[in-house]
Amino acid sequence: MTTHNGNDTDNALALESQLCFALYSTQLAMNKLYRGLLRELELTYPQYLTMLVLWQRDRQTVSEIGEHLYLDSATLTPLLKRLEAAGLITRQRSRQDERQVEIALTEKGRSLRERAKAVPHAVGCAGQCSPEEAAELRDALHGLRQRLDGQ
Amino acid sequence: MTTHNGNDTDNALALESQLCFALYSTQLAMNKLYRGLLRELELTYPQYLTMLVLWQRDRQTVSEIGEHLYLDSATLTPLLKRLEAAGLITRQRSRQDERQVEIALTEKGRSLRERAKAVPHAVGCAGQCSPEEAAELRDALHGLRQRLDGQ
DNA sequence: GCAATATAGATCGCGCACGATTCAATCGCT
DNA sequence: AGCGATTGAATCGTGCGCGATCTATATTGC
Repeated sequence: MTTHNGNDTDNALALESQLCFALYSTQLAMNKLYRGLLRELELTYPQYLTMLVLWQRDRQTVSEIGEHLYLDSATLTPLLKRLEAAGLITRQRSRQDERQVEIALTEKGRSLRERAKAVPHAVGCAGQCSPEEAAELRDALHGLRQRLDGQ
Repeated sequence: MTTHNGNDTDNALALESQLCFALYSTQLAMNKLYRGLLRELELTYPQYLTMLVLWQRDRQTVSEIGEHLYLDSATLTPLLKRLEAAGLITRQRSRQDERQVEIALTEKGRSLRERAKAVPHAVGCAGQCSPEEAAELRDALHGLRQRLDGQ
């Protein structure tokens, strides 16, 4: 195996034994898969997630989107500017509260949803997960994330 | 729930239903946790993973490290230069094959291991996972990653 | 023995993430 | 009404990831 002395502390520092590395490397692999699938939509993976949020509910402020994605404005502002430059969304200051910026889909942004519908199925095939297996893993991860967020 | 029409394709595009988003957001949360734990070691999370690889076996080439971490030279070269600047490793061209660069720990790099031993336990506490639960999730993720890499 | 090819690593450019800071708008309190 | 505190977004700096390209060295084929 990875060590010869059987010391627990040593094993704990072994790369392959760590949950965090499994998470890290699987996320990289998933990201790579999405890169290929999203190329024809001309979206990056975080941009795709942002579009998912807006397809579920149009017209949200930057911080509302951030609450869904667990991202803050330092990440979202430049990303949203790129989506705006691509003609998928509009950004405009709210009249009620000038501190807020409202993000809304354009017609082009709404119509992209049709083309995006093929993506989840393609991912499911690539991961070769049954829906049940995927749901179980998803729920375990959401649980872990909540415990980590609580720290 | 997330939609009102019960259409499967619509549900498939719902953010929270997606395994990929669970993976993405949990990895971000894990990264954030490590940021705090690794601050006193003055390591980023990918730098810590690289040190784990070298603590397991000293003297590896850039591409050998990359095979363990699933990263290529575009990512590793600058990261290794930063570890070199921090005095934790040395980088030198192999004499047998001048194309290769051998990475070796310095004394400082080796001694950092002692201080790093506390990290896995702290992560386990934060995640509130039993070892069994963590191992199960880890193995499920490794399995998924292998299927994704096969694509 | 030498040109064609393959390999290892470095470099470049772009797009996240995010801590820290800044700035304007709004809120809360007296 | 006035003013300090809070909030929402933008900005800045650093460090990944990685596709694409480049360079130097090594290997192969003839």
